[in-house]
Parts: sequence; C-alpha cells; structure tokens
Amino acid sequence: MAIKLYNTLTQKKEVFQPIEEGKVRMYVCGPTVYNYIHIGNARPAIVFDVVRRYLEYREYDVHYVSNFTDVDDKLIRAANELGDEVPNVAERFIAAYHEDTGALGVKKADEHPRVTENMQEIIDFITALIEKNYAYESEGDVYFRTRQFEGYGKLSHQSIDELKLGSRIVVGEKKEDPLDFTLWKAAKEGEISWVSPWGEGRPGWHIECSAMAKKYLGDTIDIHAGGKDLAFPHHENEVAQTEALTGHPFANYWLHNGYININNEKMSKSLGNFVLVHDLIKQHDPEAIRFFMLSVHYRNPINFDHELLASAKTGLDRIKDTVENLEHRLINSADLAENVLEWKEKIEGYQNRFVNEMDDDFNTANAISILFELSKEANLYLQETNSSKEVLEKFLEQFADFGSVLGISFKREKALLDEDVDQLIEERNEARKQRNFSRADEIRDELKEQGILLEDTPQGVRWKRM
RNA sequence: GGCGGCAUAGCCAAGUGGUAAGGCACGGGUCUGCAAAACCCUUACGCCCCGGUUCAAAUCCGGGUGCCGCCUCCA
Repeated sequence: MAIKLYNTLTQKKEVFQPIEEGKVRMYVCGPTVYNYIHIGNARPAIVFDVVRRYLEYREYDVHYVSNFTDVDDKLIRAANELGDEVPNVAERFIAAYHEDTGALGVKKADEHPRVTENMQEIIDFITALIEKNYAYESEGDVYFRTRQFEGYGKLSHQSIDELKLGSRIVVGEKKEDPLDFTLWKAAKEGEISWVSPWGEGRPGWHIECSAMAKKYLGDTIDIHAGGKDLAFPHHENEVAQTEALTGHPFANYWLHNGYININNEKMSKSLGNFVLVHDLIKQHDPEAIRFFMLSVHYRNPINFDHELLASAKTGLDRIKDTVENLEHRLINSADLAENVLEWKEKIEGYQNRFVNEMDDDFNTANAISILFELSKEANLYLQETNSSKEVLEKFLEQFADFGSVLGISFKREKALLDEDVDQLIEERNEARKQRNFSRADEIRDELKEQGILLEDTPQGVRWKRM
C-alpha cells in the first residue's frame, strides 16, 4: 500500500513518491524564538513529528530539518522590552522550545539551523537573485520583484491581481510594486546587524527558509510543512525565491496543519488569546495533550478547551490501564491457552488497519480509534481464564508499535513508593515552615506530575492519587 | 471584493457513492461486605436546509443558511 497525502499545491491527495527511493527530505518551518511557544505552535511540531515517525516506521530514511528564526523585528522588540540582547533572548527561548516540545514527545530534528548561523548562505542567495534580475536594492533594503516570477500564487491559489487589490501597503514605499517583499532589511541605528553588499542589515523573514532548505536538503525537497497560515505569504514567497533561483520545483508536497482555536477563534500571539505550552504542561499530562491533538485530523481545526483535554486524558488512561493489566497478567501466565495463532492473527489485523489509516493522509484520528478497539480486544482476552504468554506479549508489542508512531508510550510511569511520597510531603512541610514556598510548590507540582494530589487541611496534609 | 475551509448523537470526532467508526458523558449490568476502580453492554430510522442525479447519497450536482480562516506579523 502506498502513502497518500494531501498536497496544498495541487489541492488533492496524492500518492507519495520520494525524489530518491527510500529517502525523504523534509523541512518544517520552526518558530520565531521571542517567547515561549503556545499550543498553536505546538501543533505543527507534534503532527509533523508523527508524519516523520510514520515515514520512518514505513522504513524511509527521513532527513528532517526545522529552523529557528533567531533574528527579526519581534525578537528585537522582545530584547528591548526585556533589556537584553537578541542572541540571549533567542538562546533562552530555543532552549525553552526544546524543553516544551520534548515534554510533548517531539523528537529533535536532524538539524535545527538558525538564521544567524547561515548568514553567508542567505546573502549569497539574495545576491544571486539580484544577478538574475529577480531582486533589486533600494536604499539599503533588497526586495523581491514579485511580478517577475511567473508562477506567483500557485501554492496559495491566489491570483496576483486579486492580491494587489487586497494589498494594504501604502506608505513609505521603497518598492517598485506593493507586492514586492523584503529579502534584506537595512538596520536602524543600534539594531543588531550583519555586513552585506547593501550595507548593514538583516534578512527578511522568507528568505531564510529558502536558503536553509537549499543548504541542508538541496534544490528540490520532498515535503515542506507548516501551519496553514504560513501558506501565504511565507510559503508562497519561498517558492518564488527558490524557484526563481534554481529553476527547479522547490517542494513536491506541501503539508499544512489546521489551527488551534479558542472559543472558535484562531489563537495567536497577536490576538493575545494564547495558551503557553510552558504553563499547560504544568496543569495537564503532556501525553494527554499530544493524544488530544492527534485525536483530530491534522488538517482540521481544533477548538481548545480544558474539558476536552480532560476527556482525552480519561481515554488515554483507559488504554494505559489495559497495558498495565496485560503486564500484570504476564507475571503469572502459562502457556495453557489454545487459539494462540488465531489471536495473533487477530492482533495483526489491527496493525493492518492502523497502517491503512496512517497511509491515508496520516489519519491519526482513525488510527487512535483502532487503538481503542485493540484495547477492547485485549480487555476481552484478559477476561478469559487461560491466557497465553505469547498472546499477551503480542498485545503488548502491538501497543508499543502504535505508540512508537504516535509518540506516546502507553506504559504508565512507575508510581512512587509510598515512603517516597511521605518523604516528599515531609520535605514540603519543612519548606512551608521555613516559608520557602517556591520549593514547597515545586514539590507539589512534582507530585502532581506523578499523579499525586496534595490537599492542605487544618488537620495536616492529605494526599491521593489522581 | 478574491481564495479556501467547516456544519455528523449531550460533548468531541472519523467517514467523499453501498446502507452511520471511535472516544468522553449518560443509562444498564458483572465484580465488590458497601463503595470506588476496572470490565462488558446500550446510546444518531439519521449526518444544517431545499431541490436534483442514482438501484443506492452524510458522501456527487445546483441553490440556500450559519460559522471560521487567508489575502497584514502569525503554527
């Protein structure tokens, strides 16, 4: 069976055909690191992590690149507000990004290139575009001559003349045409800058991805992915830049994930209605957050809500209970049962269905429903008086197999021994006595993460497992 | 104004021609001294509305209604 994926470029599901047999070159637009990421930022990180895992599961050798935008207007503003330097702010939030996405089960990319580490490639790219007459310098800025690129609009399916009508750019025009976009931006007094043939400045937002994708993955890549809102103008501009330069298609498949909404409205940093992953993972099981995200098809919107997250957690816990029960049963199982082959075949049937669903444009929602069916099947098996070690192991293998694709371990972390809990509670009481509340809260959070809920009562501390 | 998406049970959500997956919640049951937990079962005569095509439509076509997004930094 072939993998099919929905390609924004053609607006159709297509059979995936890599450039090079068995290999996948994949580029996913990463964040601008001026703040902690919100859960909207986390969605592409998670869903394309699953795409990557699945391609690897199907035995492709995946070269996965995801960038950090570590210099731009927002970073400069953030640095000013924090009274810090741009590189420090970037460094701090890159670390936070890895921490937050790591908590959500996202594997690191093979490369995480940064703009500031690829300045020469970017300058060379722009220089070549100027030489080819696709770009021009104007008072220290460099702009892309949008109308010069014939296919402009082919990714976002916009006509260039309609775009012009919608254009709201009016004042301070250094451009030949309002549609032209910035490749290089002259530095203002005191701003972080790099030396270039056009004077001191920094790259525009779109050029970095073109330059870095080219450097790390080549002229034509297999999959380029990102949030839906990047399709225009960001990805459209990337296509224009790269194809103008190389004359080859930039990416064969363009994947775009849907938004996360709050009260049915788009979440964004600019609207101010965002939920930071950094905060959310303190309130909710990170695996449940991931599970929740994957329970909806990646192209559809998700309306974020704490209650929905809680019900996702309940569902995930049921699967974990099944796995726990299987393991428990394994301890004293003998090979008494018959029908071993029959059961193994049955379990393999679930795997086939799982693969079929994932093949169909990474339908994780359906893949998860198969997981629940497998869970029910396992529960039924556990009710039989005689169980076979082989079958139990096969069930467990199958859960681990699905888990490796979804990036969720269905094994529950080892619960703390009660003595350890008591000891931590004691330590917290001491901390509270000494008014070291931050340490006290830290312990409480730590215990909460392990599923232990503390309640301070007049009679002392009471705790229970969640 | 241009382009795109969505509308399925109380809630969430798959399903793009063959007679409505799955989850959460509710209800019933098994287990239990009781409870909790766990497990099992049940839950949409119908998929926004009106027409049409077809042996067959949630799925295709036409026309409505409502919601959302992109066209401006944004995952």
